[in-house]
Amino acid sequence: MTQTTAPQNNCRHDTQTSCGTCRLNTLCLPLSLHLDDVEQLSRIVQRGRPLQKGEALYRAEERFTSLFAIRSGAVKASTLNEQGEEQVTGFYLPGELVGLDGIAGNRYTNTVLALETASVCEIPFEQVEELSLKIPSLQRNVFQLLSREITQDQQLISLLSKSSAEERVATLLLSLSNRHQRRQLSPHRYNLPMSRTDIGNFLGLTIETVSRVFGRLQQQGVIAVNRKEVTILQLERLRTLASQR
Amino acid sequence: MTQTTAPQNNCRHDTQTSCGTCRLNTLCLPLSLHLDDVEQLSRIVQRGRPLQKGEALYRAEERFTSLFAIRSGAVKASTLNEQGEEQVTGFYLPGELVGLDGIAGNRYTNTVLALETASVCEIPFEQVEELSLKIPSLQRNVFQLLSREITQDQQLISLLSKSSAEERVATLLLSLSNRHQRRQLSPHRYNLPMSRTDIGNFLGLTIETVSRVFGRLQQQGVIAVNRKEVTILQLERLRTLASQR
DNA sequence: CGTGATTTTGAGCAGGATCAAAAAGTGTGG
DNA sequence: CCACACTTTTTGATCCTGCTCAAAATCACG
Repeated sequence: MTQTTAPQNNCRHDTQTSCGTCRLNTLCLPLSLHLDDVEQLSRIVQRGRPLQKGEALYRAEERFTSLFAIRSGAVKASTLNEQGEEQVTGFYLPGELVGLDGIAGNRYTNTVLALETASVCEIPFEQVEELSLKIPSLQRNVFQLLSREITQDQQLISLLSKSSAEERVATLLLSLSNRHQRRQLSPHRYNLPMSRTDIGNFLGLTIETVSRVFGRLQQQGVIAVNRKEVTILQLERLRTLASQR
Repeated sequence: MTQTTAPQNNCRHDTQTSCGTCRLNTLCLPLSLHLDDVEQLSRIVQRGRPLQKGEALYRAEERFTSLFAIRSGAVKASTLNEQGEEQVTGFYLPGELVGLDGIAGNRYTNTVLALETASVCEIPFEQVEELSLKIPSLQRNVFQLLSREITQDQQLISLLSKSSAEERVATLLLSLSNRHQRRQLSPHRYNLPMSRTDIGNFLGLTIETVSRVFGRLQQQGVIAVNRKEVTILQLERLRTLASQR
């Protein structure tokens, strides 16, 4: 892993030296770019030292400079509302991008914290803009990435607006499962990188309710939760629970 | 108004003939472009016949082709969740853009319906992309527009996740007030273009609750509601209610 | 007017919040 | 390695906001 080797360029895994050889490149910003375009993109991507658990990648109100691609580990993004309460707006796993919220006002509106040791690729946005003028498919990628964030946020809006505690938890568990599968990992068994508090905050529930729902799902044999480790025993059943009044 | 005159080019008001002279151009896509760039943008913008109340601008699943700027009237955007329930994701007023959700998957995810007679400017996205390659500040505008939609959705997420019925309603009333003010209209008195059902759906409340909150706010002398007409009597008080646990 | 849609009002209920405390896990220093 | 302090999670009891169901009132419009 680059994070364990010397300070080097980013978007690398093990002996990989560029986005071109990063095994996340089919999920990440380079998605569907031509080889030589990936090469150009790769040149502007910067390495960052790995973040320790609890460390901030950036904080709300800081000047916006870069997008960040998660390469390993996991982070959470959250905003502060007027009353100073935290609202978790998302969890981000390897291959996913954070920082898009900063483009609008040239300042980040979210704070992004590492939920566990995490390594990221920093992508200075000014250079993305410049490069996007020259590489139409990169411009399109950025447009699409932004748009996808919008549709995802709108799905969350619907979840918060319409669903019961059970549906919310089931939906989150499924989302994590799907995102693991995309990375060729088991969709049946994974670790929750976030605390119950974070889950509750994200889903608009108290931690007590989250805990009780986990208990109920376990009792019904749908999942097995042991501390942070989740095993999905009845995936189909969970799907039903997730999309059900 | 153009909508009452003959079929003509769009982004016009009365005798105006282009984005360059549209009085919404400081709110809309042309925002902060140079004059000649606005001229170029103006050339790709298309007129559409006005929509009648209830008519669709586009529907979910349709192929994505264009963004639309609201020029007059009001529209609502909504998605359908797995259970086929509607989730209103936003209300859009003159100077605001819809269609951004379609970029990600080349299909719209929302359906946009006119809440009252509305005229819109159609902006074919492929041409926006082409033009954005030539006009860096246009590219930036589009990036920022998309990002702003993200931060707005995230504010709604926080509202739905943390706030009481009263705060939600107060926040919506304030948001509408602010958006009227941006257009040099009175922030103290305006018409609600949407039904109580739409408000409830948007805010994650039942119509009964919306009605009761309106009643309470009126009783407290904060607002006066008469049918669709809202008068804000104590703006400061409403602000307090909106950002309060 | 009269019919159907929308909004308001009322009564009762319930899902999830709150408050409180126990249990389990985590980390630190001796 | 264990004792102790602290944090996180679980469990229990009670409460309350907003939902549900039902009906009345008001509005829109032919």
